[in-house]
Amino acid sequence: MILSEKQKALIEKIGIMQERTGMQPVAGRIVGLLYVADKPELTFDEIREVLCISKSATSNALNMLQQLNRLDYITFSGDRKRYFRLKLNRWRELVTKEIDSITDFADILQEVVAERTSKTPEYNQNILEVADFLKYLHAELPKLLDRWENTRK
Amino acid sequence: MILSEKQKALIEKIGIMQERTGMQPVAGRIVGLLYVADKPELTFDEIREVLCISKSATSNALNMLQQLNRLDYITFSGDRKRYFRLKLNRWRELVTKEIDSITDFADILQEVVAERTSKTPEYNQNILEVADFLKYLHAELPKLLDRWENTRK
DNA sequence: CTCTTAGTTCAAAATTTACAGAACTAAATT
DNA sequence: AATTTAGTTCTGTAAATTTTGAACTAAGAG
Repeated sequence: MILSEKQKALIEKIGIMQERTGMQPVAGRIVGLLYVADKPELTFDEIREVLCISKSATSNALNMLQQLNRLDYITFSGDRKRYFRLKLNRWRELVTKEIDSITDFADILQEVVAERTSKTPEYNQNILEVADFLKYLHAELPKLLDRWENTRK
Repeated sequence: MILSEKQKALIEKIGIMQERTGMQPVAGRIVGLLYVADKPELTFDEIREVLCISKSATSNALNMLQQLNRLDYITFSGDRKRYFRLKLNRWRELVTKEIDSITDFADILQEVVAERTSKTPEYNQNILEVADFLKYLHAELPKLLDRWENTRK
């Protein structure tokens, strides 16, 4: 597999965006590669070769991305290779998971206010305001996703 | 200043959440401390002492947090100390900035599809779908913020 | 004018993380 | 049975990040 300069540039760009979500550079580039490659499914060795990375880095990153539900692979009988692909059709589940994690911070903020001195009512109120908005987001975002689905029909 | 065990635990919890957004441990703990401390404003040295960190780490983290618009400080005449505090009342601006950055990824995805082979229409369509949802989010989230503001009146 | 205070800057140490390389496993092929 | 293939796991190391400590600045106090 040979990549154009433009493809290489996009892989790096996507890679850096993914890094910002907390994944390591190699994993980010793998995601980028799967976005831009002409084939939607790539083998372990294709990935390893075009990205010039070691087998261990490839293996670790692929497994981690599967843990995160970003990837899976398909197989073909009579062929031992795995064909890795982005789980693009399942991105709604990732969105839902992100939405759910919003409550984590809201909960901590409420815990904070419960623990705080009552001598700073304005400050406490500010914190509760943030928590309230987060809860609102958590409740409303699924509806927003639904509404978007409806605009597509 | 003396902190309860509960407060210490909350600082670490908040710290770790902040780390996930890409800040260093010390900066995360400072944010946590300002959330839980009995006084909403703390001096450089109060922060340094309760968190047991060096002056340089304190200085760097405080300046970085100000860059990120998470903190500012107030002063009092006849007192050279700075009293650092969370910019809690300005969190809407941070939210707005986050919303704006959503388009970055949407734009890259459109660039990706423009560059992709046309031989994988279904795959390309999936990518465009994600991009479309991101654009939708970008357009709708400010309205959601407005609606939330209205529920508070 | 010297000393203290509040904070900054810079170099070096410590820690963490990412990655490569080699040895390994398990299945398939010869 | 030996070899090849596809991928994993483990250990060491290079690189990046975070933090410290010490020297420094600038302003106010004595």
